Amino acid sequence: MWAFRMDFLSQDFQDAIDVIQRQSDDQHYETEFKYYETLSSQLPSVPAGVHCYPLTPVSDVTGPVYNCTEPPSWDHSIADVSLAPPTPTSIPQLCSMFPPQRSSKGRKKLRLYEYLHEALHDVNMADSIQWADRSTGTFHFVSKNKEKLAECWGTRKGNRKMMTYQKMARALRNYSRTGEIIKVRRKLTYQFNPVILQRLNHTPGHTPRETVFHQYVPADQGFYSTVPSDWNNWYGQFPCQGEYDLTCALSQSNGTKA
DNA sequence: CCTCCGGGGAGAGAGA
DNA sequence: CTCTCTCTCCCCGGAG
Repeated sequence: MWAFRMDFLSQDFQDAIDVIQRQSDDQHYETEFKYYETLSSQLPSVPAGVHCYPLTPVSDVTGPVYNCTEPPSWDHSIADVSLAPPTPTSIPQLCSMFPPQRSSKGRKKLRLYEYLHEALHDVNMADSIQWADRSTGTFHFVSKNKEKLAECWGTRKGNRKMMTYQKMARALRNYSRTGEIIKVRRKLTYQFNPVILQRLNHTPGHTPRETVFHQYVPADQGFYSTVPSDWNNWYGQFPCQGEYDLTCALSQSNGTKA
């Protein structure tokens, strides 16, 4: 099934990309192109209807528009970079606010990045995780209390063993592969995919897999930094170098599992 | 040497 | 049952 879809998408994306690349001097288009390019190379499972998701300029992301019908109740009034002294709250207390997730039909499992996004809006977690730059979706863990956040995550998931930052960070590194969150070359700092961030801001708890296309750039640049001018260099960031294509993506996502 | 942090292989568990 | 996805566990290496 994937092979068929991959062939189909591969050609379509390549054609579209060629056209866009030739016609566009505009940086907006260039950025959008990169999203599609990355989408085609990293997310073979993206359905053909993906073009229905235009890339909204990042500058449009002015802040969360929450429509949260369930806990947690975020404090929307907190500053973007919450450096206020945290309210002392015990881990059991915190975790009791978010009962262990139960898997049930029609209810998607909580993803780690969703949890982190929640935590970033939770005043009780301000001593564990904070926005570094909310406008760019960059956040960082507080070294001293990052374990608290990890423990709470583990409790929320209902893990038997205690979650640690190390293990949580491993999960975060997996996101680098899919582009949902990338590691910023700064201590304990990560960055949300702008698309993911926008989705989280508008529909907390629901992020369709197919919307996850991103501009993968070196970790020290992040999603929003200057767009590389040299396409070959940009391509070169991928593990398969200049030959990173759909076949490569397939082999990366499937090859290791055979 | 020690701690902290980041990286990755392998496998578990849940869901389709 | 099989397969995929998303972690989870564990180990290793580099930096300071």
